[in-house]
This record gives sequence, structure tokens and C-alpha cells, in this order.
Amino acid sequence: MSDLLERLRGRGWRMTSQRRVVAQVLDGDHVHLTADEVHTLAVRLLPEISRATVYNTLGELVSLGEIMEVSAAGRAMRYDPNAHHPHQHLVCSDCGTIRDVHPTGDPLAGLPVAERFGFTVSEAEVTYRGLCPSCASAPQV
Amino acid sequence: MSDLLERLRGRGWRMTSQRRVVAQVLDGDHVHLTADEVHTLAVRLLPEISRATVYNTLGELVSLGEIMEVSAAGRAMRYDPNAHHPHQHLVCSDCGTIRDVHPTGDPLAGLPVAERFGFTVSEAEVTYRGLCPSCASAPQV
DNA sequence: TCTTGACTTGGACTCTGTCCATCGTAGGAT
DNA sequence: ATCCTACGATGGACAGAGTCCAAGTCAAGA
Ligand SMILES: [Mn+2]
Ligand SMILES: [Mn+2]
Ligand SMILES: [Zn+2]
Ligand SMILES: [Zn+2]
Repeated sequence: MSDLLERLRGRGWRMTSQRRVVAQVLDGDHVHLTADEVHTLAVRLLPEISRATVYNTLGELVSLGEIMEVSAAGRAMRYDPNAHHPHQHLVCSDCGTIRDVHPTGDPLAGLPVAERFGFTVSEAEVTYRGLCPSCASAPQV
Repeated sequence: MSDLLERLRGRGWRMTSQRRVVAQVLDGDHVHLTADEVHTLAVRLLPEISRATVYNTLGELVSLGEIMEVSAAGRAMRYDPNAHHPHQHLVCSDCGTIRDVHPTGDPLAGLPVAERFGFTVSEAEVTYRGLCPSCASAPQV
């Protein structure tokens, strides 16, 4: 994590107490926190940090590729510091709990038992992301 | 689509003009409309239909398995009438456009060129859904 | 120490979706 | 054909997640 702070400093970030606290809260490898959860944890370390700053900082970390967004249908976006190790997600349809998984073989064939964490897996879904032809020629504003 | 209306009638649905219009708007095989888009189109056919009714009807159709929800990170949920033919999605990261795709081979290896619709595909993501152990023993309320 | 623009703040605002009390009507009963 | 009533529709209030902005603060280079 302190290497994260180093990388950020190297990119010209001003090191504010707010940014340090957000980075600290996100430390860990199996963390999938919502922005509000990050805020709640951050407030314990720095009582006056605002929601806007948490959102700003998370957004910046995402565009730097330091953390990943994980979206769970209809729920709040979650932020995943485990961005440097490719992995997929197993999501509870009821409570939204997320686990990291590393499927082997055909992903659509199902998740290896050793990767199921006791879940009853009912569905595998693949989403491809990219730019459509018109957005590729006229990139995002 | 009229077969959809038949199935619904068979399930004991009251056939209201609102439900007929929603079904009619959703007709098609490559449609991925948001609830508001469904509402806008429905209003053209039945000016006084309400947003609440559109949401209610979409929700009912989803739980009957007649349509699928497709969630696109941070954007409005989309509704897909092509629920009886398993397929995956290719999503534009910029404008949110969705195309149906039918990947062959290892999904994580990339999308076959014939399935790319001119997109610049940058990422493939697999999500497994199911119930975690505690939700499986104490199911959703 | 001074200066300045990058950062933070909090509150207003938007967007998506849900809830609810009330009203209307589809369709079975007569 | 008419009546009844439970199911469905309505619209406005509400809620959660996230964005925006004008004003104030402060990190860090000079
Ligand atoms: Mn993860
Ligand atoms: Mn589809
Ligand atoms: Zn669960
Ligand atoms: Zn696009």
C-alpha cells in the first residue's frame, strides 16, 4: 500500500491526508467495498473527510488502474484493490457478497468446486467490453 | 409476441391495455431497452401509462423468465426479450450500446472476429451468480 | 514564508427505482 | 347485459447512489 502511495506521488499527486486515508482503507487483497463503506471506514481515521472526496479519489484510482470497479446489478458499485491480479467474481444474488475466483477450463461450463466457497452457483455470465465503431471514432468527451 | 400474451393469459394474468403495450414494445430479438425507454415507447401507444406500471410489468416479466435483466455498470438496467436463447453481451464502455454475442471457444481468450460488430473489444469479464452459504440456508425474505 | 492552483467540502441536484394510498377495470358470477 | 370485487394502474412522495458546484483550504514549490 505504501508502494501505492509512492506510485501516486510519482504521478504528481498532492499527498493529502484524505487520499492517504482512502488508500489505507482500501488496503488488502480480497476487499470489495462500496464507496459508502470506504467513506465510513475513512471517517474513523479522519472524521471530516467528505463523501465527495471519497468518490473523487476512488474515481481517480480507477482511471489510473490502481483499483477496479465491480458492478453488481442494482446495487452500489464496489471497489477492488486487487487490480493487478486478473480474476473473476462470484456474487451472491441475495446479499451481494463477492468472492474472488480464478476459473479454469471453460468458464461457461461452471465453476470448479474448489472455487465455489460453498456457494450454490446458478449462472455464469460473460460480458465483453469495448468501444463501438462510432464511439471509437469519436472518443469519450 | 402474441404467444407471449397467450402464455401470460395462461398464467392467470389480467390482460390490461398497459400490459399489452409493454409486451408489444419489447417485441423483437435484439432489443435491450431501459425501463424509461420502454415507458417512452409505450406512451406513444397508450399516452397515460405510468412509469410505475412499466416497472411493475417489467419486474413481473423478469420473474416469469419471459425477459432478462442486463445490468450495465452505473447505468440503468436494460430489459432483454431474447430470454429463451442463451447468449452473452458486448457492451460499449462509452455509450452503453449492447449487442448480443455467441462466443465460441474460451470466452476469456477473446471474442471471435465474426462476433465483434466492429467493436474494439478490450476486456472479457465472467461473473458467476448464486447463493452464498448463509443466504442458501436463510433464503431471501 | 509566500503564493497559487490543486484539493476538499457540504449541500443541492440528478437519475434510477420503490412505495403507497387511492382509483379504475377485467373478467367471473348472476 | 349488469354487477362485484380483487387485481392492476396511477402519480406523487420517497430513497439510494452518484454528480456537480461555488467557496474555502492547504501541499509543496519558489
Ligand atoms: Mn475481486
Ligand atoms: Mn441480449
Ligand atoms: Zn448471500
Ligand atoms: Zn459506443
